[in-house]
Amino acid sequence: MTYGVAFTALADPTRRAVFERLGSGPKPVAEIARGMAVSRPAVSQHLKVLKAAGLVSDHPEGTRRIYTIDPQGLRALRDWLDRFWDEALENFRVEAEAKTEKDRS
Amino acid sequence: MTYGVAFTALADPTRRAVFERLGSGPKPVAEIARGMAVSRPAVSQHLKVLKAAGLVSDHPEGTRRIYTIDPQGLRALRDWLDRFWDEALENFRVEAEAKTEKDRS
DNA sequence: ACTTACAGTTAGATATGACTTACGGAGTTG
DNA sequence: CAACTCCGTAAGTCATATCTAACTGTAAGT
Repeated sequence: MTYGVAFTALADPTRRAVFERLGSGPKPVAEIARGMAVSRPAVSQHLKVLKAAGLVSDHPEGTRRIYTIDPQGLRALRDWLDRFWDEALENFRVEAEAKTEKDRS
Repeated sequence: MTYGVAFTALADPTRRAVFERLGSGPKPVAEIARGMAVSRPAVSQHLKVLKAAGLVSDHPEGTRRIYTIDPQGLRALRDWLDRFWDEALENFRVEAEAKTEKDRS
């Protein structure tokens, strides 16, 4: 059930952009917001959502807060995904077979 | 970039419920909507979004349309996820190391 | 042909969510 | 302690998405 917040969090393009910026390593808020289309407070709000989803974690460092990608949220997504992956392939295979069978008749 | 629509599609709880109902195999719309909190037209709208995201595919069967999970959309999500997975673990490891290092001092 | 079953579409109301501006708090430096 | 930096929060506005209700279209049965 916890994968729900993760999907919701990563649905917004701006929020995905925030998350993806952490792909190159931990960063303070100001550096994340640098050059983005939205204001810094907006980035803070997005980080709050990402944190609630377990996608990022933070720790203070002087007057700044350093944000890092958290495996926890990604793990939830990955587990959910795996539940459907094999099944999706199986469905696809059966579908394709039924189609070629039909073409033959 | 195509993983964006997939995330957006799976963000809505109702839409995820629709998608997950296809986990037990292909189904017509009426059967998907059976016992759900929303109306059948709502389910149709959700299926439309899921189809646009490449998460489901459909084919007519008499007066009914059978929907099936499509691996395509899941593939996009999986690829995106893998780009961050290893990195997240590495960041987490470094973070944990820095923490224990700090505790020792 | 008429009726019934099943599903997609449209229009409109409502709700949810993202953004900016302004402010407050916590830490650091002089 | 005063000024400065960095960041989170609150209030308010605006846009977008979801829902229901009514309608249309299509296929099958009588």
